[in-house]
Amino acid sequence: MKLLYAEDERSLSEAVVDILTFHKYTVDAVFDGQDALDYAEMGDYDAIILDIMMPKKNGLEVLQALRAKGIQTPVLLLTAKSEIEDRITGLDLGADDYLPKPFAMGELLARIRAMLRRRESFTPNLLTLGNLSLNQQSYELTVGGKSELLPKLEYQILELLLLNKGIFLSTEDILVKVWGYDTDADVGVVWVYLSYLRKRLAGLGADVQIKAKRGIGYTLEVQP
Amino acid sequence: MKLLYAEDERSLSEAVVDILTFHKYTVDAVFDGQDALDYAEMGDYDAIILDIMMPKKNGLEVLQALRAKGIQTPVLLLTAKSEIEDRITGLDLGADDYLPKPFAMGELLARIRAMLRRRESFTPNLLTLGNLSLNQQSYELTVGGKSELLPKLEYQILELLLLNKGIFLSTEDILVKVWGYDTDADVGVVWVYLSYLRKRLAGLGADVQIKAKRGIGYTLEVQP
DNA sequence: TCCGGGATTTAATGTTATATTAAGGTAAAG
DNA sequence: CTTTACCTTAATATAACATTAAATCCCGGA
Repeated sequence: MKLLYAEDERSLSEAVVDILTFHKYTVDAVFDGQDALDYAEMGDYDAIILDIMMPKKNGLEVLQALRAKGIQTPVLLLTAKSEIEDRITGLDLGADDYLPKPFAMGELLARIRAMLRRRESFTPNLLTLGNLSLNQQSYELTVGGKSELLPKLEYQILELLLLNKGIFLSTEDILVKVWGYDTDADVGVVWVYLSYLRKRLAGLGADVQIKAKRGIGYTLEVQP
Repeated sequence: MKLLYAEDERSLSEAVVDILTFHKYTVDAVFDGQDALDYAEMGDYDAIILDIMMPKKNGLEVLQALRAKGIQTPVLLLTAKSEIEDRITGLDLGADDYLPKPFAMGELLARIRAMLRRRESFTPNLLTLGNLSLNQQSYELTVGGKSELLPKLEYQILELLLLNKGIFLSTEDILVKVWGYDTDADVGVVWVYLSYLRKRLAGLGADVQIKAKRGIGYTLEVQP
């Protein structure tokens, strides 16, 4: 577990880092708000601990900037001022928890654990082959950095092919699985969608192709 | 974290226990109200999940008996009946939360976490994404400094979307979760409320949008 | 009890992504 | 060389979605 800890008071920082390290966390320590922001954007941390009072940018500003950039890493705010105002503001800005100073190390550890636990539940369901991956929850097809949200039928066909790697599926197979057993659609429509998919894969620069075998069917093939 | 789970439908129980176990909870499963009560009195659980419809004693009776004995363990009620009556009764009897069946595992996990968190600290129960936060206790939606108290249906839809970040929910999903599986309302009403929510989010200057994908559903998306 | 106003639903109308159709091409098998 | 399975594109149709306004419900106060 990798944490970012932003705290300008050196002696406190040192002590906390020691203890966190002892508890098997990997910790990066920074000492002002600007560094905190830069580090947070770069490294992928499992959680971020932000002091509110810091030079250059305060913790709330850092938090706001992070959320504005869509970075959803859990954040625990620390502050010496136990005033309710900060607390409200922090939580409104998207902090996950809040701990007033001075705090006991046990309490800090408990909050970090709680925060990490809370986030663990997202497990995207990905189908991958070659350099492409298909998210079964978001319907997103990703190749390299680029993503596209697939229309339903394209998604269903691609999913079907990915679930049957190495197996040839006939147009009838695809028609039945995607359009349903009792459809009256023509096989031509399958060809149309395979064509769309091929164009899309090429456009994204995928190293995966839809390979056809006359009279047998289709399968995905990774390019060398 | 140790949970007690009372549910008479074996296949559901088994599945839920598996997932909870996977998420590091220790789970005791019982299959009727009497057992639920006996176990709850003995073991010290961090939370109890009670189905309402159960043999011997129903969930509401178990809850009432527990509170009568001064046992304050947090209780989450489950029920197939989407009727408001049960909800009121349950909350009056001292339930901490309520989840109508059928539910997504993500929702159940979120509610359990919320319940546990509520006990361990007085952190308000906030769902956040981008620059918005939704208070699950007060129904307040906050963006920047501004807050608005949401009408019930708008609140429920937004909560549902926030509990299912990254997942597309179809209009039918939303209809079933919010209006109940036995509603005779038309999907049009979902569109209307999504429209209201969009207008409200825009009015508050949220950087979160409700994104629609034809034939698939809706999800929240943070603007860059 | 009736009334007023917010909450919810219905209805009517507009918009557009995407599913389907149609038609004209290519190339593999025999 | 012919057949036919396969491929692609473009035009069209359709149902899903979006918005607004008007109608109805429902609840608390007078």
